[in-house]
Amino acid sequence: MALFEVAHRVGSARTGVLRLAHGEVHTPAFVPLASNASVRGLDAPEVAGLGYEMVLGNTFHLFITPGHGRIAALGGLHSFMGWDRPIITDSGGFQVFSMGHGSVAEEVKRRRGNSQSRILAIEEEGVSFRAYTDGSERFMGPETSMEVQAALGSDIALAFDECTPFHVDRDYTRRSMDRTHRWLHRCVAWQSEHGRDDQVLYGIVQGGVDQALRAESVAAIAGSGVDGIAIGGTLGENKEQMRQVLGWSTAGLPEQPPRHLLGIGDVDDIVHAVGIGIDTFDCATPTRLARHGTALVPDPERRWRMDLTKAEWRDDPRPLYEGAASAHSRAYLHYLARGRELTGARILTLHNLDFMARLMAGIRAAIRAGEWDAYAERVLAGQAP
RNA sequence: UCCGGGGUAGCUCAACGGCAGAGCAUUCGACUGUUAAUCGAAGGGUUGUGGGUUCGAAUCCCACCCCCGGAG
Repeated sequence: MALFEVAHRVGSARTGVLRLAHGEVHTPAFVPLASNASVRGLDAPEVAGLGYEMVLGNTFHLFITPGHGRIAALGGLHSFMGWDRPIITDSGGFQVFSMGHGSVAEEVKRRRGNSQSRILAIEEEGVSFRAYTDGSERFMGPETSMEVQAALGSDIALAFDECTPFHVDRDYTRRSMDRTHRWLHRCVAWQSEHGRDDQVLYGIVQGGVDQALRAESVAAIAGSGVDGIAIGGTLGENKEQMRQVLGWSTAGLPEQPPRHLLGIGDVDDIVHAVGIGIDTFDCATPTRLARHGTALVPDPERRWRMDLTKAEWRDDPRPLYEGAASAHSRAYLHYLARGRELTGARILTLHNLDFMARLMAGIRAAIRAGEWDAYAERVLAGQAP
């Protein structure tokens, strides 16, 4: 049976199903982050209860602690975290980037120098770095990443890549991309020699913000024999550039391999990306913003965000918005957020993930019904989900 | 009433003769393949009151007012 089946399409937007070892994932889908084998604040049954069919674990974090050997001995990542649905594991490539540059926003805005970099060396063989837990020197290369992901037993493994920074020249971007492609071939080779039958492999498109390099990377990934295609790298310094880069990164892609967009999660960005044929997304913001006191709301004027720590909500008895799953008042959520109550973080995490789940369900239904364009318009106008 | 300790930012406290600070709180900003229940910035002061010594006082001296503890 095919890994991915497109059921309906409207223009480039498509809805379908991914068939993985631990079950189906209906697309387009949002994939909550469970980097450290937990969706922060929730347990697996709660995440499943929100309707999610897949979560994203992180090779790098689980390699550092508690160690893939321990997880394997305990029956694998699914068993370890009590999640019996599909899991995609990120390869650790992005952590190399963030250890050197901080977050994507910090690097693009040059907010943080890399003077505190924990990267020791990025070489052909792989990356040497210091573990954040104990400062010990560690190494990860394509084979290490694949070994760890095989031990974890995720349904989808991602090839080890370098997330090319924004502030580098074209020459570095090319060398970085070429190295990522060589690493991909090593991942594919490892997979065919040692890989498990119940795990598929996605390659990651790089190429920075350069049209020719992106096109070259797309061709290299698509021609490598991987099961799916992920789009990575920093995508530019604003949404306009991100859309341009995304266009270059999807142009000429064959329909069949499923496409994952790494790290993108703003509502308008997801709507745009679905429109050009992306199938799955992962992003830290729904859960992170929740822990920082921000709720996702259908309000384009506020970038779909309501920062409940703001004084303006202190005495507001209204719910987050008409039709929100949670009936708690803004005043209560403000109070919880200001007090940094665990309860507040949990309520908002549940809310934000519910919001994203509804958005994706709405998107799937709209494409199925042939009403994608109208639905996209309604979402962008703040009338849905 | 006496003895001792103390009154400095909204709160808890530093500074003990030389530019009055911190933490928390407050307000604002940030967060897009999570080292993040995080990070950043700003506002906020007649140092209890009055006098004195000194080039210079939150700091030393005197008086008074409040608070805490002990004794009676």
